[in-house]
Amino acid sequence: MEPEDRRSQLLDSARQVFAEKGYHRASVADIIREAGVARGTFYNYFESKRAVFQAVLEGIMDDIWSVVVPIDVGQPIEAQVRLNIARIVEAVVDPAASRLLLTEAVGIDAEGDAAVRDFYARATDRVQLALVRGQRMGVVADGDMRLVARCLMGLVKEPVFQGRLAGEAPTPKELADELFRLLSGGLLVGLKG
Amino acid sequence: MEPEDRRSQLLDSARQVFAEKGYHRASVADIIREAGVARGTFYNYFESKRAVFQAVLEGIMDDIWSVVVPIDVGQPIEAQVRLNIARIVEAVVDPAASRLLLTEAVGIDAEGDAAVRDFYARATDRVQLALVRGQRMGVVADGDMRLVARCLMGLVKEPVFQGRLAGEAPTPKELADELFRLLSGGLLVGLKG
Amino acid sequence: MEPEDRRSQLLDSARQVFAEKGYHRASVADIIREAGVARGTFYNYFESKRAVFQAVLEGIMDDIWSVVVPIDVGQPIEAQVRLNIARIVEAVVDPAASRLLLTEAVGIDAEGDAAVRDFYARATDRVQLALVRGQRMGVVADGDMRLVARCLMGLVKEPVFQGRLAGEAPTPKELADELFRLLSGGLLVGLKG
Amino acid sequence: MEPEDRRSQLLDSARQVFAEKGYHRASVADIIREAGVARGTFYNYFESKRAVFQAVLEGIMDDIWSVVVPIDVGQPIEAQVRLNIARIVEAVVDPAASRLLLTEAVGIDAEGDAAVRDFYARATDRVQLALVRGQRMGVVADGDMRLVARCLMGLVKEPVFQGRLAGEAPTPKELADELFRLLSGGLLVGLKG
DNA sequence: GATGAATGAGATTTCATTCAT
DNA sequence: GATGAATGAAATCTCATTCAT
Repeated sequence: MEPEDRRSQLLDSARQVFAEKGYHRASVADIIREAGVARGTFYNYFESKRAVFQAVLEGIMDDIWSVVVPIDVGQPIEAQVRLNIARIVEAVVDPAASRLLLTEAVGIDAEGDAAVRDFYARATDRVQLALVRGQRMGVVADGDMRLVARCLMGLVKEPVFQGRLAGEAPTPKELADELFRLLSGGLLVGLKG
Repeated sequence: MEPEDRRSQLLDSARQVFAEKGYHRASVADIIREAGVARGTFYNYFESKRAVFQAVLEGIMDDIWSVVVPIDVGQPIEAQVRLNIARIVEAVVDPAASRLLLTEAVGIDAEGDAAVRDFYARATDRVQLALVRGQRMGVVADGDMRLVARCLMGLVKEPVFQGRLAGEAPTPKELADELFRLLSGGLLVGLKG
Repeated sequence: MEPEDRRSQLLDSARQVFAEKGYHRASVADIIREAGVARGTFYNYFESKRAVFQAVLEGIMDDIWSVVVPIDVGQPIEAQVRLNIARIVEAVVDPAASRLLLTEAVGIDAEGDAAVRDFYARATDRVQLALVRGQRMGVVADGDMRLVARCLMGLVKEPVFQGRLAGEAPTPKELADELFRLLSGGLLVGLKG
Repeated sequence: MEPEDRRSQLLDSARQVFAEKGYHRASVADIIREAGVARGTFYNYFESKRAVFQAVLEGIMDDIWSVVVPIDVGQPIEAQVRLNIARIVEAVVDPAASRLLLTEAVGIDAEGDAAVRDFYARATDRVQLALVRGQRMGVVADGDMRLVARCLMGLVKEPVFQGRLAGEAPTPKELADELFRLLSGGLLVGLKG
């Protein structure tokens, strides 16, 4: 098997295992069992359990961002915003892997925390950038956009997280509608104009 | 030392250690070193590491709720809402301990997860109740109040959590103001009346 | 309470606890809970867990021997032998305490083993003495009486022990009758034919 | 080293250590020191200390039964019975391991007790079966064969056990001869006279 | 004499990582 | 590149015993 394929295969297995059990309860044994390879093979492709987790984390981030479509000012804005919200929610809710990871990542070790820090720093940057762009379009209200960016992430994360815990995850549509309602009243202005 | 005092002392030490390191990186050795007692003493007061964590969790929940003051309809409402937001933020932001725990608790074991589930179920109930009460007062807009309750918790948790990660925690006032602004535009209506 | 009474009380509690759980699964905590005294009090009366176990062991031995009635040559012998067998069986079968102890005592520690060794040495001496006396009366056959003494003890111990394990303890009468039959007639017949 | 070999080696080491110290005084540390492997290696082959003990127990049972030769009715019976007694005694007396274990096994934990119960249940069944067969051959006297089976086991176990304790273990031949004498003629004589 | 909080050595078990084949 | 047996540091938990009050 090509090295790249092997790596992908391990990454997929790891993603699935981490999604099922979370970082701490997942073991390297779980991952290699899932992938059907020997222990040593795992360490040929990843330096450590933490390293593969970090790689999984990056994959998730890519997946989430890949669904976002830049706003086109030539088109009706509300529909585009609704669409992006719905797609982000869908990506985050995706049972495949992207779930507990968002809350599981802290407390691994110094470098692990750094990875998480990095993950959130980049995410915040991107959201903040989108908000500022929105302000220039006159679609986003005033405020500390860095703080607002973090609030927005919580707004999405928490209902998904708690829904999972309680076994009553919201459907992407429900959540997206609710979020839009919340946001359009207070954060988003002038959409009609 | 009186048993009750010793228990409190151990609880405090545990809270501090968990706050610093999170559940998994904290060891019982850390806790007893912090408390200055022998290993066995710890197990005279708590059945296990998980048990003390659960006790810490409950203490935090009590702390958070104890700061909330019920809305008095005879008084100006906006000020009271602002005050409650500020106090909750302050409690959650409290450097003493109440912080990472909110994101650290998942993935310990089945019973640990149950404790977290319970924690959030009760919290959601209380927030939802407050929202419904607010609707009756004409202060809270329409929507799925269970979902909204969870959104609200995320709105508070996430900026605090990411602020901690990034080493730039928002001041309670900053965050409370921002939250109020977000909420008063979209969620809270008719405050002027 | 008089020191002697306290000691007796602790001894009784210990005997009961050891009987229920065996030496290793019984804890000092169990004994003092049963006796309703404080930990320190226990150590005022016994040097250690092993010491109290040793004392219990001696009590059991006394109980067992106290039921044996010396053979009176002026009376019919068979009846007396039957009676002694029955009484010993009864004492050993006694649910009060004398049970598992016989098999539980080994492997505690060097001194504990010495106590058990002593226990059995004395028991063997007494049985052997009785056998030799029996030979003088012409009632006991030839053989290595030390070895025979041990065989006899096994003959009584094992059915009781295994009966307990299997939850189908023989009644004293059943066992005594069977033993008498075995001893008086032998098990193997007609081999010469 | 091949897994099977390693497992055997660990089993041997465990058997020796348990034989020397008994279950409770033996530690996993003792076993791995004896085997010359690392702690983790032990747990690659056995789930727990109790699991390895159970495996040792089963090995002993196999060893003991493997020496018994079925009686051939075409041959002189006495010699065959003598031989079987001698071989069983030899197996039980075997300094390698098969010794204390028989009395050490009770009181470990619920599952351990179950294992011992099972061990004795099977042993009793086999002895009982042999006795009944002997009755059909006209070689074994009347009686409750289940009870007798247990008595027989005690007859062998106890002299070996006490001999070990006292440091004067009987030779297999001595014991076998004495047992044969007891079984073939009985101990008590001339009572009727 | 009685109390019971405190002790700490020692036991079992886990699992990420290594490295000879 | 793949394998998987071996490693051992580190963690949790137990419980007989002590000793100040």
